[in-house]
Formats: sequence, C-alpha cells, structure tokens
Amino acid sequence: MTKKVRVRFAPSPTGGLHLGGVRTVLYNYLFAKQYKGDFILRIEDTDQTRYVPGAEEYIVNCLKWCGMEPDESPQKGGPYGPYRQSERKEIYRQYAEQLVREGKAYYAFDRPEELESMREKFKTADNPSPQYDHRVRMQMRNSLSLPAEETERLLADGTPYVIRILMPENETVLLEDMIRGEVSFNTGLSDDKVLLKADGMPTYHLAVVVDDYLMKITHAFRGEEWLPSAPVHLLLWKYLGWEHEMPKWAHLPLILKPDGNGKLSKRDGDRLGFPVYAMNWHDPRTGELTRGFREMGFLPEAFINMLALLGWNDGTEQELFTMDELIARFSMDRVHKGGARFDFEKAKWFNHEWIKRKDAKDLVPQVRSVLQEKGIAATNDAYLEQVIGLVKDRCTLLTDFYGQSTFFFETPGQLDVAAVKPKWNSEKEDFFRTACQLFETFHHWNPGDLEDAFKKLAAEKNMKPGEVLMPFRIMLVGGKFGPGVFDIVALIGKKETIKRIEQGLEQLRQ
RNA sequence: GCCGCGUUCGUCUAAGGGCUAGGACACCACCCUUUCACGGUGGUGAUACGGGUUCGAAUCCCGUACGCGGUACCA
Repeated sequence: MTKKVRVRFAPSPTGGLHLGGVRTVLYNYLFAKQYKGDFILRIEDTDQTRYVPGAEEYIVNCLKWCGMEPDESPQKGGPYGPYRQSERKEIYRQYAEQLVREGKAYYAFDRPEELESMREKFKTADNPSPQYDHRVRMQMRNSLSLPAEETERLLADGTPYVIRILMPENETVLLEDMIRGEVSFNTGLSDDKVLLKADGMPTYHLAVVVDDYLMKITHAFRGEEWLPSAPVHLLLWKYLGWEHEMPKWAHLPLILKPDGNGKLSKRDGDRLGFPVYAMNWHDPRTGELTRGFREMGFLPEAFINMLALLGWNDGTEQELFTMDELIARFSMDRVHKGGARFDFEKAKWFNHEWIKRKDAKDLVPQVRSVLQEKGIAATNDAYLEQVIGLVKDRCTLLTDFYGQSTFFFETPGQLDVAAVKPKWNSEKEDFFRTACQLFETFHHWNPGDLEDAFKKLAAEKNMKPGEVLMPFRIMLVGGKFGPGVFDIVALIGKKETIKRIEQGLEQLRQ
C-alpha cells in the first residue's frame, strides 16, 4: 500500500500573492487532486518583522477565487494542526535541542555586530561573502569553540543565542528532483545555517522539515530559489532520523519579467501596466493599492489555465484546459526546467478564449458587477444574458463589457455624427422618418423580420441598405462598433428604437 | 568570487538520434462582415557558440558564452 499523497502550499504572509506563488499552489493542487490526496495550506509566519496583517486572509481568499480550496488550513483546521508556524513555536525548539544533544547542531552566541565583523575580516576579492562555515566556525563564539563550562555559563546567564546546524566539511549530498533529476551538492560549501533564531522562532530550514514530517507531507513542490538550500533540508531529514519519510522534491522554474532579466516582481507590473497579484492587494503599512488579475477583469478559469501553461504542457497542441482537465493531465515530469517569461498579451488571449467559450448565463453575475460598478443596474437576468450573448465575443476582459454594452441599458448621449454627417441628406432623413412609422406598427419584432422589413423599405426608397445601415447604427449605439444592428433593435425594443432614431435625427440636424 | 540551475521563432512551447524543426500569442496580408469584433486562409520568424560521438544530433558528451537563482537570526 502506498501512502496517501499529501502536499502543501506554505506561503509567508508578507503581502500579495503573485503569479509565481499561485502557480506553485496550482501545481501542488493539481498533483494532490490527481492522486486523490490532500492539499494543505500552512502559514509560514516565523519572521515577526515581516508579518503583515491581512495577508493570510488575502491568501485564503485568493485560493478560494482560484477554486483551489485547501483540505486542511488554519481556517479549516485538520488532524495535523496548528497550521500556523507561529503557533507551533515550541515544537521546533525540541528538535533543535535534540540536534544539539546529538552533536548535529550547536549553540552560537555571536552578536550581529560580530557576524558583521567576521564577514569584513574574511572578505576578499575571491570570496566577497564569507559564510559562517567549517572554515570559520572555530573562530566564532559557539558551543564548539568555547569550553563546555563557558557555554553552560552563557546559557545560564540567559545570553541570547541561536542554534546552527553543523554542516559536514566535505560530503556529497544527492537530491532526486522530480523535474531536474539528480542534483548533487557538497556540504562544505554551505554555511552552518541558523535553525533556531534568538527570538525562539525557527528559521524556514528547520520549520519546513519538521512540519513536512509532522504533517506527513509526501511531495514538496516549491520555487527554484530553494534549490541551493536543499542540501541543508536533506541533511536535516537525515539528522532527525526521518530519511525514509522524506517527501519527493520538485523545484519549480521561476516566472521571469517580460522584458530584461530577472524574476517577475510587483514592480514590473506597475512599470509595464499589468497585474502581478491574483487579486487587489491593499498594503496596510503603506496604504498602497496593487491591482490584481481579478479586478482587472480576468476569469479565474483563464487565470489558472494561463498559469498552468506557463512552464508546462501536456504534449499535445491543446491550450485550453478546465481545472478538471488539468487535474487529469498534469504531470510533474513535463514541467520545464527553464524559467518562463510572462507575457500579458497571451494572458489576455486566454481570458478572451474563456469568455467566448463560457455560456452567457454563467457570465451574468460577473458582468453585472462590472456594470454595477459603472452605475448600470442591469437587474433583469434574462435581458443581461441576451446582451452578454451578443457582445462576449468582442470582450477580452470582463471590464470590456461596460464599453461594449452600455447602449443596451442607456440611450447613448452624444452620437458620433461625424461618421455619417458628410453623406447625410434629406432623402436619408425622410427614410428614417418612414422607418419610425414602419416600426411603430411592426409586429414581428425579431432580428430577421426587422432586417427584411428595413431592407425592403430601403429598396422602396431607392436606397442601398449600406447607405442607411451606418447612420442607423450610430443612432442606436452612438459609434461604429457593436453587434448586428437588428440584434440590437430586437433587444432594446420598439419604444427605445424609435426614441433613438428621433434623437439621432435631432443631432444630425444640428 | 564560489555553488547550483538553465538556454528551440520577439514570447509560451512541440519534437527525448532520423520527414521541408510543428503549434499558440503578437505582428503583417488576404477572405468573411456595408460597423467593431469573432472566424477562415496565408506570411515573416528559432535550435547561443565551438568541438566531439554517430551513416545521421535541437536531441548524447566536453568546453565556452550568456542568463537566472543562492551565498541572511527573509522566506
């Protein structure tokens, strides 16, 4: 019997959730669901100086919007809680102390200034950033370099200390990564990472290992930026005696800026005019508001679809996937090794495709709220649905529905008369007056019959339909855009159509 | 500097020793449409470089270049 798959997303609550974060969640989620496993949300809030109120709730809401609800979380609870690391503080100390007792870690009493001067002292052109490692540890103030009594005394005096892992001087550690294959590291090249901080909180390194073990995580997927510290984690699993329980690892490629170099940051979004966060993020410290994909008019389905394909594909030419299809097709070994540049144009294309493929009915709530924000009530569901059906093919973002459909709800104000004025004449005016009379008594109020009647009238007046169609459109819509003229007429109704023709004739006269 | 990871059209990618290196976004042209879109057809455009191995290399090996990540009592 194989173990039940359990994966986790472990963000630190320091701000908005950006693209890379959501994609990490997504791959975790897809994997978990594919294997009918559990998806856990764990909050890594061990750095009290970076904690931002509201960030955790924001993350939870993002997951909800994306349709990736955790099976276990601080909010939902679960059998392996608490799920907030700050609430598990005592657990970590136990294991850190255990490691010290077993000679696999040690107390270090160095003050920040001392660390600073060590770095200065050993800094050379060849080694610009000296580490606290096997080469210098005996010259520092720790339980390895100090006599045992001295260590005892310092501890008894309540001297602040940290616990550092003792990295072997020269051992090879092999990591089996689901995406990259075997990666090897030399332990002597890594520093003696702090495991337990002076404030009693664990660092990430200790906390991930302890929690992944205690929470029975079977697969650990995280960003590529963690690859260099993987040997420390591997060693910790071994030191703690849990090697056989160690999860399988996968280090996900980064999402890069569209231009230039480096990983995508919030700054790039601000600079290039696209969102980087899933939803609007309001920073309580600065008061700054950062726009999100949701508020920008993205459908969660499109957002997820786009992210899934950024660094992964199923080997076919299919690009549009529902969440269920992704769950069925996803495989970690088809995830790319290299980072992917984010392309907002492609992201918009996904959204456009999703708007087109969704039923008008299903878009009603979202479009209504877009319209409501602009002061259009749109209370009639059936009517709104028909409007959406007519315009959705020309909307890339949900927010586009406003510009594409206001004229279904409000009589256009200032018409683009310049578009027809040059060719305007009294014959055309006469035609529209007659058209009004025709509509007044017309009974077959549907697009086909309306069009036939309209064209018949044009023929009687010796006019080509094209000559009067554009003026008619301008009267109805206000400009040169929108769905078919008779679809609009059919929908807005007799009274409104006649009203708009009369208003149009009025504005054209001036 | 050191360590690790990468590198196919501008961008996302397919092709894991064997067709003219395929698709998508974007861009351009044409068609459809008497609007704007949708849609359709076609086009421009890539294996970083240098060596091997092989009948044959985008694919395997070595080197170089370039990029990214890490090098914190941050995650």
